[in-house]
Amino acid sequence: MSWNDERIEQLKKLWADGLSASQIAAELGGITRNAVIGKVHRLGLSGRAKTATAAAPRSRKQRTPAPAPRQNGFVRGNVVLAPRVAPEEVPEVETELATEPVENVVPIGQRCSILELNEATCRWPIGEPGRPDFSYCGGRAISGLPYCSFHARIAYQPVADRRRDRRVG
DNA sequence: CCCTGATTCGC
DNA sequence: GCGAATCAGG
Repeated sequence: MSWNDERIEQLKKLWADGLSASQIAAELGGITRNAVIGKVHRLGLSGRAKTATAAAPRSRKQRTPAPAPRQNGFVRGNVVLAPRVAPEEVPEVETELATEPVENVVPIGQRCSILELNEATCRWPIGEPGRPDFSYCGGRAISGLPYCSFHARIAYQPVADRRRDRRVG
């Protein structure tokens, strides 16, 4: 391919229209974008004010929609990293306890700091992180769960209710 | 890594 | 004059 008058006119027009060198090369065919750029320079056309690509940005790739967040089996309120446990596996606790304000249930002497937590201690946070009196429950955790029976009950209560309601209705 | 234009330099 | 290779930048 060579630069005859017709192709040069096309080049001038397309360049003036703001097409990129590679786009023009594709339009004219049989030529590379380097050839286009070189010709543009030789013609003294370089230094466009604005490129069409700058004015009209190329289409973005469409994002694959994010998967909907899972809701079943996770925790309401204070959250620690906890396994999703079927509500049937959460042992029952006395209902009187569940009606009391959470903060009053855990004896002060039982509570512990983050450094004292281990597999066997309940990791339910009590209070406001950053406050000097912030602590964890420190009770005896159910095997395989990060909570004692009381806090496990609280943690998984919403799901248990939901499942139970569905069975009834 | 995709793209852009700019520059160089052997042909 | 031509354009591949390369550079610099978004």
